[in-house]
Amino acid sequence: MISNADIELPQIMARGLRDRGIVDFKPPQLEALQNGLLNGYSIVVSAPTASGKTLIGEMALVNAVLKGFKGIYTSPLKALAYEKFNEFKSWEKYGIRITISTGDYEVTDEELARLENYDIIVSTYERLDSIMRRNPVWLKKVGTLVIDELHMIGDENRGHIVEMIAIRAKMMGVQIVGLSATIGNSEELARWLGAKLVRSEWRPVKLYEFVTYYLGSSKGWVIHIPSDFMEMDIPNTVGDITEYWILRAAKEGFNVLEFKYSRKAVEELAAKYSHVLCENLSSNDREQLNLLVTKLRESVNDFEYEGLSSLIKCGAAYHHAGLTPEARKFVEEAFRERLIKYVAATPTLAMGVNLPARVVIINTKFFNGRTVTRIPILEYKQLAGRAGRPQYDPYGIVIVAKDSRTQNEALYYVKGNPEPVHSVLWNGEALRRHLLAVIASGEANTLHKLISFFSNSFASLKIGRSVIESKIERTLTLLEELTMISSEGVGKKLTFIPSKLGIVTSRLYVDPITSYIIVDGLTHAKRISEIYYLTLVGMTPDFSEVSINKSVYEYYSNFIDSYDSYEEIPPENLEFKMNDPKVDRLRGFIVGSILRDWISEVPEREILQRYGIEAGDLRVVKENGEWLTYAASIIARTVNMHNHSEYLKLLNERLKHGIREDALDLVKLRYVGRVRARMLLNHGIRTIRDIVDREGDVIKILGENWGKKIVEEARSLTYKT
DNA sequence: ATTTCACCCCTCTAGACAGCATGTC
DNA sequence: CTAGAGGGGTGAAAT
Repeated sequence: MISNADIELPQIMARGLRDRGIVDFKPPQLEALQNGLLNGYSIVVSAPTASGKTLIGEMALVNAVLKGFKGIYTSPLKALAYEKFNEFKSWEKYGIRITISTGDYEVTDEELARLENYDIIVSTYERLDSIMRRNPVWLKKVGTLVIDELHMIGDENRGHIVEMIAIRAKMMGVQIVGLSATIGNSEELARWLGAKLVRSEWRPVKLYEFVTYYLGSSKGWVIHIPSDFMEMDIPNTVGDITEYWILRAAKEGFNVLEFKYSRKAVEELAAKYSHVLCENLSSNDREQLNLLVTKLRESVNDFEYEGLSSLIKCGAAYHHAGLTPEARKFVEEAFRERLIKYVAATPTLAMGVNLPARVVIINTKFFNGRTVTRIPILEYKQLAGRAGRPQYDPYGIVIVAKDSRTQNEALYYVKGNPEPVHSVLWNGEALRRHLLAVIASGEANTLHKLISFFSNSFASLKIGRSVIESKIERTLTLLEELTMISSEGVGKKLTFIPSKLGIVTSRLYVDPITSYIIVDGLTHAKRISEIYYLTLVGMTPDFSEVSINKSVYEYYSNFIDSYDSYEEIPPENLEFKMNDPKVDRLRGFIVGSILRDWISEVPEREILQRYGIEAGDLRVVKENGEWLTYAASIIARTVNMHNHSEYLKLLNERLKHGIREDALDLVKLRYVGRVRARMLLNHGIRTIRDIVDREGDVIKILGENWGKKIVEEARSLTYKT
């Protein structure tokens, strides 16, 4: 039995918790239970990182299952979803069936049917939104929805997805368990959801916030040591605050995490302090790190190895989204094992997996496109929450605002309250996507019903009804112009009917304007080519921004005007402009060029150099290209442009592997990607059949090791067919 | 004659989710 | 209002 629980737990749950070694509940967990978590009451928990929020959600889910319902857990990141999925698996031995659904798996009818067989479904926000739009029958069986990182509802880019999920859950009348960071208006959020609020400041490890500020290169940093901090040997001023903690970390065997909002800066920090570390490593550390570097060689590509190996050899590393997921994982893993003592990171690290360190140093200033701003308190708290590893560290230390110049600048984060979060459903582009989704799914089809649907939104607590009505009406007009919907009847009987294109658009999960741009671009094309298609998908609002440095940008901006004379590219979209139509087109042309290089088998290193991007960025461009060429192919088919559709499908296949058309057959084999496929093709081996027939040649070309493996693969594949 | 150095000006700046089937009278 | 580091160029001083 859980020692401090004054609430009776279902037997299976009690057993499961005990098996996991949970002997007592943490304060927020207890409070959630006391507020009726197991009686189906909706609850919003507002508490710091690592205060045991996940378990609250987990108990609610298991409880729902034990009562015969389904439970859904949803999170902002795939990585987080996988992490929770693996954690929740411990309930499988009690007969609870757990599964995961993210963009890595299809939302086919079969997938939807498959999900029916599970009790707990783990998903990302977008995937859950996508599923809810399809309204599978089993949705009625859902009793509990856990929304992790509920404060994301205020996120400019993705908050509207969270809001839509919550609106639907509210309308379904299910128990909602919202797990949120500490925010300024948690009462408001809870009230909106009809939930009880559990607010807690409790942390598993004591946190000491060191107010620190910089007085310039000659005077260094001033440190205000919290009065209740027990160690007396910390100086009041220090020449380099990061260096100070790194030296202690190397000696005492803990680790240090520094956050800064710039990739370049983060790389520079890692380089700078790797030298400091290198001179202070124990021989044991040195040995282990050398071993680690040989492992690095096998885990990441050449250019990332070049960037990281000299740092890791000294026990330092950087971490940002320019790294491939493999490299990021490697750094995280080594840091967790405390082989790497110091990591300088952009906020990726704080958003994603749980990776605490005893000392967290926070830089708070960043450039927002116009001026220098400071991160919100909410974000500071998220970063600070990473200080202190439960079990390993006696306490956590946060160096508050290393880059502040005065005490007050730093104090702002210690004394201030986290900002409130606001709905983003009504600003900008979100509404048109969701309005279409609601109409396409049949959730509502008259003006009256639509207004009543969206009056459940978080925003409607603040926005007047007339504003909502007029926004909805304006957006409906836009959707009609985009031919996503049509209307019938007048006045009260005015009904909206989704077009075929509208239904497909909603299901593909793209912006209606993306869909429109694709149809428009394909309709008006004269001489169509690879670059035309790729630029077209690159121009759509769904293709995420890529940061391109100025010189590359200028080069292409000069190039684009002369380009049309030998290969046509899509014109600027003037009707439904997103930002600046010229800029959209140029951006499309640049990502289109990147994608074309990729499927022309230009070596990866050369692509990165040519466009001044990093391996992780190329990955993102590639993924966007894959998703949107697929979407475009389906869109083309629904408007009966079958030739375009076929060609886009082909491009989609080529993008997956980064190959020319002639390699499509070969890359079906495991262990064969763009490079080996080309090596084989250069020797006239064109098909899987050829590989089987010319085993000797294959081994000569690829070497004994890989050659044999690949011939084996080819054999097993030809036998099957 | 060559190297060094102080100084100015310019440039640059976080992240990551989504699809996957099929057209008939 | 609110940054800070690095790179490159320039011109003058130092060697």
